[in-house]
Amino acid sequence: MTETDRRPPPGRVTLTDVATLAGVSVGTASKALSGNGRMRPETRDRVLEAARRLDFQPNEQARALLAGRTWTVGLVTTDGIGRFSTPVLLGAEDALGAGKISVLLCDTRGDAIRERHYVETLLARRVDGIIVTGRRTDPRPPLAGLRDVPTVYALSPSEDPADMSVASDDEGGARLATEHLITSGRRHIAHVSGPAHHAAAQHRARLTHDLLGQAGLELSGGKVHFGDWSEAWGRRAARTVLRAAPDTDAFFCANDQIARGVTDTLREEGRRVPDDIAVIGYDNWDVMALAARPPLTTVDMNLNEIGRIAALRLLDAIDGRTVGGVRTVACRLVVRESA
Amino acid sequence: MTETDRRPPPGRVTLTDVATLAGVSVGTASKALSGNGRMRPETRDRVLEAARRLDFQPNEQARALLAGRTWTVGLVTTDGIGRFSTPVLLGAEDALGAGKISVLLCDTRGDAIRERHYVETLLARRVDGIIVTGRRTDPRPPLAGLRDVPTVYALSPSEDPADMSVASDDEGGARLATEHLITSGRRHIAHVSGPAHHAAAQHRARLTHDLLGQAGLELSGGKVHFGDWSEAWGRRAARTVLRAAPDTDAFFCANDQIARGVTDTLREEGRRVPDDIAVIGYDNWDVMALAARPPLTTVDMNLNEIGRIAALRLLDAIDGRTVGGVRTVACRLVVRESA
DNA sequence: AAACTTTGAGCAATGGTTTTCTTGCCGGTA
DNA sequence: TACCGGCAAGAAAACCATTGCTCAAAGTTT
Repeated sequence: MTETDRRPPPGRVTLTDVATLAGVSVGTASKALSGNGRMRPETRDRVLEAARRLDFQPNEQARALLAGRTWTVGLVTTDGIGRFSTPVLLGAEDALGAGKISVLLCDTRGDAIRERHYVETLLARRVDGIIVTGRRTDPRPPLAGLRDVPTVYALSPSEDPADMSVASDDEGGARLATEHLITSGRRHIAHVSGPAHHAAAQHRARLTHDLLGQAGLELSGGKVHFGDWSEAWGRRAARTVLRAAPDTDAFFCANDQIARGVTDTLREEGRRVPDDIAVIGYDNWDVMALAARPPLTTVDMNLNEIGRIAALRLLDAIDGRTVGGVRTVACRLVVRESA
Repeated sequence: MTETDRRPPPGRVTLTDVATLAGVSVGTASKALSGNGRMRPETRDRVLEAARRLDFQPNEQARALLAGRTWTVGLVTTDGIGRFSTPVLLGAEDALGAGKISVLLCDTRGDAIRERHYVETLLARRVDGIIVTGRRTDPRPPLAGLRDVPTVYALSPSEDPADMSVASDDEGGARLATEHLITSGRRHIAHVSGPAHHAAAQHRARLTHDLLGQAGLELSGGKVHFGDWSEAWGRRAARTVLRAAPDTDAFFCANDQIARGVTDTLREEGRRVPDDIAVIGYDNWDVMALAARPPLTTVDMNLNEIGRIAALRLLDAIDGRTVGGVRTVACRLVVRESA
């Protein structure tokens, strides 16, 4: 029997193995490793050496069972882990990882049945908390079936105002863009947006309209151009606006894809950006904003920050400091060449 | 004392609570719920009713501790959960979710220290297995420090051929594109690619070159145009090729961004796509491929399938059926309007 | 030298579930 | 009536780490 033979064949090394090798009881071994109990330095060293030799790692399962905490949070996303939820997710993971908390990923693909199923799984696994995130900024119904598990909604706030939510300051973002255009001397500003029933489109449109009004200006073309979030719509809208209001000198687009479509059309129509017409996008989606000609000035929602703050609020809630309500995160204008 | 008072205030309902309410022992309650033991139907019903009343859910932690399995796998990604790893991840999650397995997400951001840290975390949590995925298709060094945890490398194969890897059939993808162009009558085919040191660029270039040779053709412009993966490079390369070889009638681009840059330039130069010049991309990245004018014919790597197969191999390995080596997943040509 | 303090280390309970082993009871057969 | 088979249900061990408590020995004080 060599020493390695005492290692259990399939399973991992357990504290009992360490204690046996060091010639002490499990209790003593535990205290030696955690540094909690008092003991002769010599004993401690023997345990530490044994743990090192066996490459011991405490079983989180057992620890969690005892502590009643799993140091795990569930991250429920509804949009297939897309462009919006990914940065939120990473921001959250960053903040949580610092506190030794792991993230259990659940993608519901927008399906209520799956969502329900995932919530039950997370509950069965006794997660310490849940973060819910989605593609749209429209409020969403609160997660059904969770009992007293702390939950934070990121990006898509909960419809229940008592829940904790972290949202983007849509109106602030629109303000950044519009004021940038006004202060740089633009006077005939068009606004091209996505579907009129999206909250994001509504907020940005309302604020743009209001700010122009306060500056004594009107929307170029006389109205907000609602459509969809695509480049193709941006191209179509740009042509429409140029025909209806040829003196337009700026476009504020409610996302970068629309903005890119607009710049493409402007270039094809022989208008120089930004000399003749300025263009501002929204989202700061690098593949769009940087590949556009010229690179887009655009509003960044600080999605990472939204995720980070959601995680911090969740950590607070887990520690019992629950403060309900929506908290908004400010946007940031990234100035490039298009405006 | 009403009945609800016996429910522990902060914690969840436990099997003991159910057993007490039903007037049986925990052991019996467990058997009733799992359907394993034999008992009077009346007793079973009483337990089931109690569980229903208390909304009991077994604690996965405790179950895992006993079974020595956690029904959890770690998903280690190196590229910030980007465009490539996301579909792989979803494919894997889909296959795993069917088997009641949850996914623990670890994003290393390409940092070796973080990677090491995550591996230790996953080991401490006793995950049943690990899937490693990354952005590049180049082989990567195997994960350090894991003992006997089954591991599958998806998209980025391991440098160790004994490890289990699932990779994309890069050469097959290039073959699909090139043969499509040749059979549709193109004779002067240019190949615009990414950095020459990327495995993906090399594989695609070599196969394109070889196939053209077999058909008695040569690369238009006489060589492969290596650059980077950007639209800007696609635009530049297209101009270079048109100048050097004006009779070029097709472009095979090693990703969709390059292809989009190429089509943009071709349109600006007055060449019609696909009438005058055909363009094929790679990746089938919808926001690029669909927004291009015309929409791109492109090679789809079936990333979902890669994730799915990686998950299935991992499940096999967890059950002891480990088969090392690289398995490649075939690509698929998505024909749209550009070729 | 006796009583007391300090210290080192083990014991056992804890957490929630599963599973094996055991006990007790009933009916049936010799 | 005695014995055995079968079945229902309980008791207890197992999983693994943590921690308060206990006990014993060494060391200190009067």
